[in-house]
Amino acid sequence: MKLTLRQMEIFLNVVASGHLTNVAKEMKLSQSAISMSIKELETILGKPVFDRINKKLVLNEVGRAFYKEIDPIYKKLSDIEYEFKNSENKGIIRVGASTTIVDYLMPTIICSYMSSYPDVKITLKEGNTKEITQMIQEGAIDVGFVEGLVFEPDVIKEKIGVDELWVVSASPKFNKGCYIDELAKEKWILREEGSGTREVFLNYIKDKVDKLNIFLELGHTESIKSILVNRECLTCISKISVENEIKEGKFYHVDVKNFDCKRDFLMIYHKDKYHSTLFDKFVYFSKKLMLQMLDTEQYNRSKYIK
Amino acid sequence: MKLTLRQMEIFLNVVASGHLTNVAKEMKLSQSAISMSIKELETILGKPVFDRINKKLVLNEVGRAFYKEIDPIYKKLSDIEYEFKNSENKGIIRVGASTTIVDYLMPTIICSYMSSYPDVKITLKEGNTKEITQMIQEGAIDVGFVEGLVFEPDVIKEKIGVDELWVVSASPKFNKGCYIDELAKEKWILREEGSGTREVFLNYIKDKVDKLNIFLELGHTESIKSILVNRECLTCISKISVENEIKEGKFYHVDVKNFDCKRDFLMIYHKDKYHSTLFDKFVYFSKKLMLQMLDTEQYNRSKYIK
DNA sequence: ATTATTATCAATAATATTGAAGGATTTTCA
DNA sequence: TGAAAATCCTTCAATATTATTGATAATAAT
Repeated sequence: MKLTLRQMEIFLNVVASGHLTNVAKEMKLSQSAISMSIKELETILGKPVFDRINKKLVLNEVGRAFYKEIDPIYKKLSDIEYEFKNSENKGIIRVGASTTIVDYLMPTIICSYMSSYPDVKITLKEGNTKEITQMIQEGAIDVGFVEGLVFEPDVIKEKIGVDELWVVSASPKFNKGCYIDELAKEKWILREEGSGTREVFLNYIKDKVDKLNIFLELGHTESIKSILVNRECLTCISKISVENEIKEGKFYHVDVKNFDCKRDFLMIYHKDKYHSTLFDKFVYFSKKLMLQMLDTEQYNRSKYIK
Repeated sequence: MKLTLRQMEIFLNVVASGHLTNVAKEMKLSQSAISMSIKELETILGKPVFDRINKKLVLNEVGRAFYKEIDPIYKKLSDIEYEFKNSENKGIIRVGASTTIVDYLMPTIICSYMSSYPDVKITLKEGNTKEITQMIQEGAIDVGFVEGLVFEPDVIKEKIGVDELWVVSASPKFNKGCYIDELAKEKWILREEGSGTREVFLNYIKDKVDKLNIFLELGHTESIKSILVNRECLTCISKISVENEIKEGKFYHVDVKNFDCKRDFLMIYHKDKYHSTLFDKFVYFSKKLMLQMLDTEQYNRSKYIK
């Protein structure tokens, strides 16, 4: 036999009022229902919690300790139930994103979102497009942000922006118009094999460039940026990862003619995903912010308007 | 509609195992019972807590937060229930005692008891015999210790020892055999009017002494003792309140011939009191300890035996 | 005596659970 | 590969269990 919440509720009310009859009225139940519920509770515990002194039920030493334990817990449970029934903004959203997005977009989104919805917690996982997609399929994350293409049928994808790859350098030497094939024999630093950024770039130039002089391959964008500083090298990376440095004059966006290398940023989620208000709000919020951040021009303009 | 513990139990099991079928087996229920229970929980909360991804039920962002809140509380409730079902020694005993007992006997009893039963809490209330008896009648305390007489029919009384009143002084001047009437004109300090100790003493000597020279009345035994020190005064108080000081030689027990002033110490409780194991243990324990403390001779002997 | 209160019991209402049927998806194996 | 089997959840009506009622008795207070 196990205690029920109902029994606890009735018990607490009886403690509060001291009379079964009052409680019965308050709870719109018959007096015998209350009496039997209390008796059942005592049977389950194996001992009385009330002394029947005169017509009153007075907590005894056991009941008193029981009350002290149960009362705060019952209240807390009620609060939780109320919160979840009434609050739209309570939950834990698990987000997954691929490398570039994790590093350069997610921090802004998460900080901004959490300040608007303090009751929502977010956990962030990193992975490449394939891994993130699989997490969606397995239900390991609620929503994913990836660069690259997704074809799985049970995964819904929404284009949330365009990722632009820029040729970047720290040296002013390249800071004049030119064509991509003229740069082929310069020293290039690229991401490692398997990286989406690398693949897209190489695929894009394969018709125009015979052989690219790749002199260094690194696993992280930040590593590339560190090496790039003060050296006469070139790289091709996502514009969002170097925007700040270019603004500061640390790097140059090399003006390569006829170079327009783009790919989509996607938001993905499972087709069977239940769209809670919470989920929808997060999706709406992050899509909006993504678009702002990815369209720099529009983003800067909106700053002035504000 | 309200959530039930059962629904939470099933919910937690489903979260743990991920499959309704497993949970149904574990809980020895049909699988449809589990399904409907979860559905009911979701209806009550107003939103799903699981995403039905493939055949699995995967917690969604709402369910995850709900789980995080409910899980520890459910465990705690289970622990409490178990504790109260199985532990004999869990409770809060409310004890009332009259002045002398509160000051000189209860501290020892409570400390000693609590070291034997760490899960039991004790609250102590002070009052005169009449007040303590009334508290018993109203169920405001579980057990009382009083000096004096109790006649109420719904209060059970057990004699637990004899209170002896001693004539005490700090001056060696009185440290020789004498009769009470010879001391009547000395300076007496007594407790205030209404005090049991005072009434018993005055009633006891009323036939032997014409007029007692009461030069000071004080509300507390400890105040009397403070005044007594280094002064040529007398008082008549409970032996247990001055035993230590007499042992230390600070006060003398004046050897008054034919002076044998006693009254009973009583333990009282309500006739309808449910005797939980806890209650019985406390009663047994404190009776034993009281007897030891009140029979000084036996008490000291027992010290040596140990 | 009358009122107020709790306890108890059988009857009944409400709720939880079952068992069978169905749908959707994955696994098995020819 | 593709059809059959297995797995797993959902739904629904039937049933078992549990909670609640209404009437009645018992007890103490006014």
